Amino acid sequence: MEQSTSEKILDIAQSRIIAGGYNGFSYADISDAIGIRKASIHHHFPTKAELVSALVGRYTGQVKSGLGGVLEQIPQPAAQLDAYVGHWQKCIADASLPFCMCAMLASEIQMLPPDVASLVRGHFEYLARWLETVFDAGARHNVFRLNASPEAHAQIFMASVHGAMLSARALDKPELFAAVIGPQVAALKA
Amino acid sequence: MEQSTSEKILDIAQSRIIAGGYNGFSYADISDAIGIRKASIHHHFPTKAELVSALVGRYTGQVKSGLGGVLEQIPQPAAQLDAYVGHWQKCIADASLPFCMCAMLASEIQMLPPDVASLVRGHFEYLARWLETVFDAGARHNVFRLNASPEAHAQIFMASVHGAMLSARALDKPELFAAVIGPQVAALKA
DNA sequence: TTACGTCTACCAACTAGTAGGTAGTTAAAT
DNA sequence: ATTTAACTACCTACTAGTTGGTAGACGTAA
Repeated sequence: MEQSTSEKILDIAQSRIIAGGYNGFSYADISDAIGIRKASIHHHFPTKAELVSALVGRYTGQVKSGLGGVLEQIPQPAAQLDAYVGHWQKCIADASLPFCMCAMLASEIQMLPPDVASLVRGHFEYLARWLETVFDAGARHNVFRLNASPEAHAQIFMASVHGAMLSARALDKPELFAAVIGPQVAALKA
Repeated sequence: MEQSTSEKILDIAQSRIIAGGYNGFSYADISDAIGIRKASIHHHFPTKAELVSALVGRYTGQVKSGLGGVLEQIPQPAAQLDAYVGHWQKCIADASLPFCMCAMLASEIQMLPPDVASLVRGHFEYLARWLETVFDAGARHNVFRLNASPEAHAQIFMASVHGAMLSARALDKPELFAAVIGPQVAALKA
């Protein structure tokens, strides 16, 4: 349960970035939220760019171990995809993580510090490759019927997921995520 | 060619918002860009919230007349959809409007001034309804094969479009938009 | 005259970031 | 065993620059 100060800083920063993007939070916000002085945050993360780089690094690390674990622990491609979709469905439904932090940052990628931008780009590349391997395996085992390459399906699916998150947020209807992604998954399993 | 100062202000604000969102621009930015003092911008738009409200109002007005015109001038639902998709494909390819401003703002909707937030929400609702009418007409004329309700397809398609924009931006590959949306359109026309 | 658009000059609040100090911990050297 | 040194985490106090926003003057065109 014991959480280090720098972890707390990253947690707050993450929730603020998910709500308002890179320019949507300040050192003062974090300071207020965890009851520490602004200067102390600079002790842990000298600059804002370094703070967000560390945060995106932590995030992508969690994603990689999470999705890597799915591949290891779940043999069936269809169930792997369900695990991925189910994770987001749960996060959005209970509002614990109502938006992908990297998707948020990607929308402002043009004005992000270069280090952050390339980490965000890396996340998109990793996720696309992960989906590609799942679709490829599924097609080979005849559990997915693809009408295009696994790579193309991966890009299409990733876009649907991010778009569904956005619609759910814009229209303030969390259930819209499942309504959009469900049919998408069903069509693949045909 | 003569453009009013307030139109110039809105133009600059729009390009800045598309790049970095609501917090991604300031009165000083606009001031520098069009060679006018900050205080003069406040004369046209007293507060930032009013400026962005006016901007989103202008944007949604353009969208409504544009999409309304498509329905009037193009009888075939398939061609109507092509017109919509083609518009974005061109905007993204030539980088003239590489992202939907309302999609950008929707991602930060939680921290937007309430007036702006509801205008953004309205845009999502309008676009979903427009797509729904196109899909409904297409299904009735047997040019679209839908495996769910027109409303569901509208939400799915809208999400794909926004997600495709995001992927194209994140991976810095404008051609990804067409690569994601093309198959989506093709599948409908089956 | 009146109204408009623009200006200079200002404001308080906030931004990221720095300088320098204090207290407590750890690890070696005496 | 005790002193020394380095390190960590935090603090107060500050800086220079930016933020959105205001007050009031100026010239110009109707």
